[in-house]
Amino acid sequence: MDVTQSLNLMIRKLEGFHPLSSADKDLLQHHSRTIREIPARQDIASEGDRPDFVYVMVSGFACRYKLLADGRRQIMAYMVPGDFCDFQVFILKERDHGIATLSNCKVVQIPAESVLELTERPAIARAFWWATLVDEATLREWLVSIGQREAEVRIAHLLCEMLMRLRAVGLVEGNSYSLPLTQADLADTMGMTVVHANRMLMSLREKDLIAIDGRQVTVIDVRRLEEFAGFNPNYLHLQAGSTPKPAARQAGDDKNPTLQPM
Amino acid sequence: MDVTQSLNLMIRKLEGFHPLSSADKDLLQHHSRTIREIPARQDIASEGDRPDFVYVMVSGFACRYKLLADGRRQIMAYMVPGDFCDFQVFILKERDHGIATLSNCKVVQIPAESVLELTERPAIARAFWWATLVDEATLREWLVSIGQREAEVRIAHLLCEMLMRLRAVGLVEGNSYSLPLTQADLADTMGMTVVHANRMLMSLREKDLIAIDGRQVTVIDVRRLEEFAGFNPNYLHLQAGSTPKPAARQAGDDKNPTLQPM
DNA sequence: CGCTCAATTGAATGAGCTCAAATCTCGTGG
DNA sequence: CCACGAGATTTGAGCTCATTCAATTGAGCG
Repeated sequence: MDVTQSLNLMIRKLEGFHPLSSADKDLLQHHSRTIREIPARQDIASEGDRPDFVYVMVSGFACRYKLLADGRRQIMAYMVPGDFCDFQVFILKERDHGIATLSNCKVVQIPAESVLELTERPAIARAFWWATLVDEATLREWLVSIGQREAEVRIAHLLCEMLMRLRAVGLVEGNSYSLPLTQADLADTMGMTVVHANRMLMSLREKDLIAIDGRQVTVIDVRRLEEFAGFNPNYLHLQAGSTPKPAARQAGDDKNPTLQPM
Repeated sequence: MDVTQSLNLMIRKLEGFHPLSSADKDLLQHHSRTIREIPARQDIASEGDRPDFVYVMVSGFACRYKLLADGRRQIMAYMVPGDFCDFQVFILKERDHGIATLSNCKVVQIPAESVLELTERPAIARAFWWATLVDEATLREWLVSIGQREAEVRIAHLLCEMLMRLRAVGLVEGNSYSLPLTQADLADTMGMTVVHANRMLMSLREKDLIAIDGRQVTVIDVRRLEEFAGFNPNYLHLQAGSTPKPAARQAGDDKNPTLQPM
């Protein structure tokens, strides 16, 4: 995985909203030198940590999550290549949630001070802010899903979302993408039991809406799946018609041999 | 309701994060001249609108919501005095959700261009960004609630949250506050049926955790309610010890005679 | 004083949960 | 190369929380 290329992914994403000058872009590149590799199923940042860094995904899948006292877990977001992990840095003495890898990941690590310096530039500040707003819009749609949609539809909706998001970063080939989640992860995302998640997934397969082979998800009929899910991609705020040239590789970039996927 | 005072509420909130110069504050005041009064149960901004304005709550309660094709509604946030309604302005050609009043409201209306101008100043831009992040943190906690907590606990948690948020803007007296919601609103917020919301509310009353008189909620034993709800206020990012002097009036500021409350 | 909308209550149904066990996959050690 | 073990998926059965449908009560307005 080429780091420069992945950074371009992030910058391209930001530029989708607001044009950046070469100086701005150079500054972003300059502050993005530190790369970290993190194995699957490990915290990038834990609840309770002092948030000293912002992370940008280069490869792999990560998630934002909270644990309750009784051990239940809610996953609140997935982060895929090109995504910022979080900007909590600016408000918290202590993180109110954890960020963990789902597959092996590479991330760019940017110190808090660098982010502060970057936000001195209005164009960059606005681009960051925009990225935050898109995250929030996605979060809202998840709330709608969990609050109102029934279990099977909810999963279908998520699979539609991931199709669009991964396509936007060149990680979809022929309506097929790598989704390195266990069914337990999926269940904790959707606010349901593993058992129920499994049955709903089964049902979607029986309906011939999707196929699953290992960690690879194939959407058999995009239109029908979107119809079934009541999916409207407006909340993702992807630029219309910005189908990027094939970039990078699959999301589950690195080998991840001990994890048995869906 | 004194407009200047309410603006101070907003500015005080922003300053809680990041100090603002007098020039910054003057600029904020300058762009906040237009006040709108909106009756209860009416859209401030509708899904599909072009987002030309940002609104700041002066008095009353409003909510952010989405409607599904089958008519179901999910309320995704409550906005109380001092809160921004949204910054969608910067990413959307078209709003992806509606904002509606729950009680009669007064709001400051700020044109998009003004917000752009304001964000030229790094301190203001960061303060706005911070406000966005706090909204997002609250949204995350709601997702956790709907995804993981059982119905009764979920409602208790919300009542704890409103107690803290309203206390922060001086709208709580003796653990009692005005919550101008119908049980149907509450149900659509919590992702449950009106019938079930009613029964859970009943159960909380039978447990002597809360009392409800009209639209007035009284928390009988804060510690016990928080314990029951598993409430941890960290996600609200309120400044420790910033108990403001009694400001403004009750949230349901204006008379709202046609609405029968909980 | 009747109308409308909100709150409350009852009864039957159902989506999703719990508990439990079987099967499958894949990496590891012998 | 094969057997084993850990973790993931799949399946079954019974139960419960929450829903649906329906009706009643209550409050405030015209």
